[in-house]
Order: sequence, then structure tokens, then C-alpha cells
Amino acid sequence: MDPSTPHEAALCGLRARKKQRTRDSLIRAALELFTAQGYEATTVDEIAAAVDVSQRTFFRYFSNKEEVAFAVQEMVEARFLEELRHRPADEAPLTALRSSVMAAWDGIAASIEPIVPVELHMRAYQMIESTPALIAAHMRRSCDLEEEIARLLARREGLDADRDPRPRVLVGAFNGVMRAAGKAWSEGDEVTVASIRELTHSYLDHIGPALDDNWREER
Amino acid sequence: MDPSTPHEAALCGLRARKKQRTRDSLIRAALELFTAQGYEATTVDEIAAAVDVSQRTFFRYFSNKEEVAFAVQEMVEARFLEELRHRPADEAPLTALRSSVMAAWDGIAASIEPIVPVELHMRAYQMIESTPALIAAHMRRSCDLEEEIARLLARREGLDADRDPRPRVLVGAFNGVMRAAGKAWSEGDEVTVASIRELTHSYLDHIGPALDDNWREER
DNA sequence: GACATTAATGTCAGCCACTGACAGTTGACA
DNA sequence: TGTCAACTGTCAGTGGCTGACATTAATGTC
Repeated sequence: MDPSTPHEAALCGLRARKKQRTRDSLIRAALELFTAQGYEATTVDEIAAAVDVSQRTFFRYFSNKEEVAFAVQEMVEARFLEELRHRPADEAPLTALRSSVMAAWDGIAASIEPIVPVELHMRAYQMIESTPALIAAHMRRSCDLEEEIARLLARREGLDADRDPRPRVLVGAFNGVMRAAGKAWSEGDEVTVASIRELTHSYLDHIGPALDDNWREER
Repeated sequence: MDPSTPHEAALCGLRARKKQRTRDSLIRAALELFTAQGYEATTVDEIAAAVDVSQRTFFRYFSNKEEVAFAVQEMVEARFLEELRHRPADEAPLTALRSSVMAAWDGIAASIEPIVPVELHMRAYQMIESTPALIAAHMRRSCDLEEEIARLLARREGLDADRDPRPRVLVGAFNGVMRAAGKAWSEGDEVTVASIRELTHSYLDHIGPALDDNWREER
């Protein structure tokens, strides 16, 4: 809300500020170690040592090693959901999804820069996509996100998400496309926000044509 | 190939037969324990003890605890891929996918019954869908499958999967729908093959309409 | 049928992620 | 300033997983 405060909400007391600082440091240290030497090769003890806290303290901030790897991702997702909640009601569902993704990419610097440089986050994202254990976690998280998006869309359209499968189906398809784009990006060598934004955009353009019965006479 | 032999390929020597038996027993014991008392609550030592081998031996058959939970699933997937490879070339991509899934469900008893009762596998599937750690693994496996299916479809249609995003996009959407169906099934109380077959069928029917711009005036 | 070869298994020691319990320290607030 | 509550460190322990080495058992050969 107020851009003068570091980030997030209140942060009033000294205690809260200290906590926030520890958390941020842990995230930054973790991402730096992960991207430098790999996720598996980095132990939790190392991360804790880099911030000069005990291993036990690490696990009080993050319920497991994976979680710290997704801390920034989570902020981006929150931003996406926020955008989606504010799309005009007359926008078509798929259009609303697309616009929200684009807006989230455009505002990424503002969302996360107080904690980690965007460039580090991008490298971290690439690392996630190339580490089996993290791919798995990433998928599960996407699944939870899907659920939330589906409910949001259903409400927007005045449907019951539990009875009408269309919201889930659309979100499932949307998510599949997003994953495909993320994967393609991470395998390329352009590790920039601009390039993934571009890729997402063009992949989403294919969601209609890809479902057509006939691919052979189209190009 | 030859239905008189237990399953899979050769199995000639006594050694190979013994190995197969140990593997099958581990799978059965694991699924029984998992479904009875939960995945997390079951230790690898317990599974090994139930088959009377050492824990170390368990890890020589399965590279981790998750893997044994998906051993049967893997056979079903193999069956699906086999179906897909044999669909007529003039069938539209989405139709080929749908037919293959249906065929895989129809032939599931024949595929797995030599190892575990279908009913146990169904309960195991439900357990997977309600265990966070396994959901994650499930997602990752789906991802790998997606890759394979996309390449298969691309070849079928004479496209280059690395240059044309349509195969990936379609498979992403398809997979999303399949997951949504699996999830809905696992949350219901009809734990039968027939019911998931039915559900899959009807969810796939929605893949077209769900992408339409307007949901409100359709029903 | 005895013998060397090779695969499968068991045992043991050890790493790492993660947790519960308890004690010590340090902000918050009257 | 003293009390309370939150935060942290230490320690001991569990469970997943691995490498190294010794043991056992199937196989192919003479």
C-alpha cells in the first residue's frame, strides 16, 4: 500500500522488522547459494550459517527447504491474483487471465525488488525448472493456484465451481500453456523478464488454434 | 506378448523370476500399507520387513519411497502411450488422445491384475491424490509424460515439436483437464474404474466450450 | 558335479532434512 | 523496572537415502 515502507503490511515494532529482515536474508542467501552451486548441493545448514542463525531457526521461517526456493515466486503469484480480482467484469475469462499475467510480469520489479534483485529471481526460476525435486514442488503449487483461480473465475461468472467443470477446465488448459511457456523459456538462453513475457504472450495466442481438429492444412 | 507368462518380457532364468517376484511383492505390500495407514505414516523399513528383505534392498528396486507408489501407475501410462502410437493417422489429435485414454481405462484390468488387484490400485490412486507429497510427484510425472505425448503428436502430424508450440499447448490443456477429472474423482465417493472413465469422458467434452469467450449465455 | 564368475542381498556407518522439548535471551508493555 | 510473550539456540532423535564391503546364491564352463 504505502511505498515508503519496505514492503508488505505494518512492520511496526522493532521485533517485526527484525523478523522480516531475517526472513529476507534467508531468502536471498538461499537463492544465491542455490543458483551458485545447485539446490541439492546446498544444505540447510549452509543457508542458516550464511545468515548466522541456527538450522532450527531456518525451519521456523520455512517449513521445508523447498519453501524458501518459492518464497519470491509466491509474491509474484499474489500479484497475479490481485490483478485478476480487479479485471473488469465484462472481460472474457481467458482474456482476463492473459491480462493479469501480463500485468504481473510488468510489475514484477516493484513487487520483489525490495527483497531480491529481479535478475536473481529469474536465475532462481530457471534453476527451479531444471531441478527435478523443485519441478515437482512447482507443479503442486500450480495445482493449488489453479484451484484458487478456478474459484475466482467461477464467482466472476456467477457459476458454481463445484458443479460446472468449465472454470476448472479452462484454468487447467491455461496452466498447461503457462507451464509449457515457462519450460521453453528456461531451456532457452534469454534469461530476461522481457523474453518470458513475450513467450507467454505468444503461447497464449495458440491456445485456440491448438484445439482445432486439423493442424496440417493451417500453416 | 505371450499371455501364459506372468507379465512383461522374458523372465527366463530363476534369478529373473525371483527378482520379479520380490519387486511385485514390494509393490503390493507398499500399496497395502499406504492405503491402510497412509503414505507418510508408513516407513520404508515396514515395507521391507513385510516382504522380508532389508531396507537396502528396497532401495535397489526403487530409487525412492515415492517410486513404489507410482509403479502401477507407470504401467497404465505405458499402456496409454502404446494405444496412442497405434491410433489411425487420420484421426484428429484431440480425438486420438481421448480414444487412447478410454482404451487405457478399458484395458486396465488386463494390464495390472497380474501384480495388484484393480481395486487396490484405485484406492492407491485416491491416496495419491490426497497426499501432498505424492501430488507433487504425480505432477512431475505428468510433466514428463506431457513431453513424450507432445513429441509423439508432433511426429504424427509431421511437425517439429521444438518449433511449433501447438502440440505442447494441446497436451498442456489436455493434461490440465485430465488432472481436473482425476481430482474430482478422488474427491467423490465412487472409487470405481467406471466412474473415473465416465468423468474423464465428460470433462473432455468441455474442453472446447470452456475456451469460448462467453460462459454466461450458454447454459 | 566341482569351480570360477557374476548378480543379488545383508550389514554397517554416515549424511541430511526435519521435529519435539527445553532452556536462554530479548523486545513489548504496564 | 519487572513481567510476559515471542524469538532463538541446543540437543537428541527419526526417517529417507547412499557408499563400501562382505556374504550368499544363481549361472555358465570344464
